[in-house]
Amino acid sequence: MSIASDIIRGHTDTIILSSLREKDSYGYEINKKIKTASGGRYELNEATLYTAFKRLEDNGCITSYWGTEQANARRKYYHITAFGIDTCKRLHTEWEAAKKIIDTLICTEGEKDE
Amino acid sequence: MSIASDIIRGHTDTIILSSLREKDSYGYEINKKIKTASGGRYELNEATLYTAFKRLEDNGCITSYWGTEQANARRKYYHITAFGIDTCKRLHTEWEAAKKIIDTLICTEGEKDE
DNA sequence: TAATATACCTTGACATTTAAGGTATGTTAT
DNA sequence: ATAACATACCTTAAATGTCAAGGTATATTA
Repeated sequence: MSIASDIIRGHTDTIILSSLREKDSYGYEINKKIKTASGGRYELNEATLYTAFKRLEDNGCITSYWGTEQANARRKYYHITAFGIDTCKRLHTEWEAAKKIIDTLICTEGEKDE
Repeated sequence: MSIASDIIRGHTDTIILSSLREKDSYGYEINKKIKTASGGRYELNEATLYTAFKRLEDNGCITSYWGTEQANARRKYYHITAFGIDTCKRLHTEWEAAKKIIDTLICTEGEKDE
């Protein structure tokens, strides 16, 4: 993984919720999607992924149900709740604000002598 | 603090190093600067700040020396090393990359029904 | 002399991530 | 047949970083 995970840390929930806003999905698929969307530069550690699902289900952001496909192993699907959508919107707003602050704090004049 | 600290988490070192690229400084001053630069929306917890100084000194990014001022309490100044500057540049590059990835992953079409 | 600002530091609890391991099914190549 | 691989889920112990809460000390101001 080429991106420092500490930078992505704190966005795990937002990334998962954003993905689920498009459609119901399951862990393996979401992680593949993240890998593809990031051009192969990032994917969630499985333990991180399943920990996040548990956290999000516990706090009411998502619900889950078992898929009925015959293909491959069984899939556990996740569905975003109304509360989850609100949470996702809030996290997105916070991200936009944080982005500005971080840019202000780390884009210094010192960067010029590069 | 109005910004979720989990979002800023992972940028503590970059923020401190960026500040030190401008000039040698000390904990209290750096934190005030962060607060001002962020429009009062963010400041580091003191424990986080001093933990970061220790971490950065341990891994060779900064060095420290005691100030000789008479005013107020004694100050411990930090100076960024050549390795620290390289690290800062690398972290900055990683931030730019991570920003794009996160924007890709959380700016979905689902956002439109807001 | 009390309050406030400056300035440093430590400790224990907490949340999240991770490496490493496990289970099971279906497909493909040998 | 069977080995290898992709799909798909899950758990545990350890590591890391942050935070609330506590502490010490100096200089200024009310």
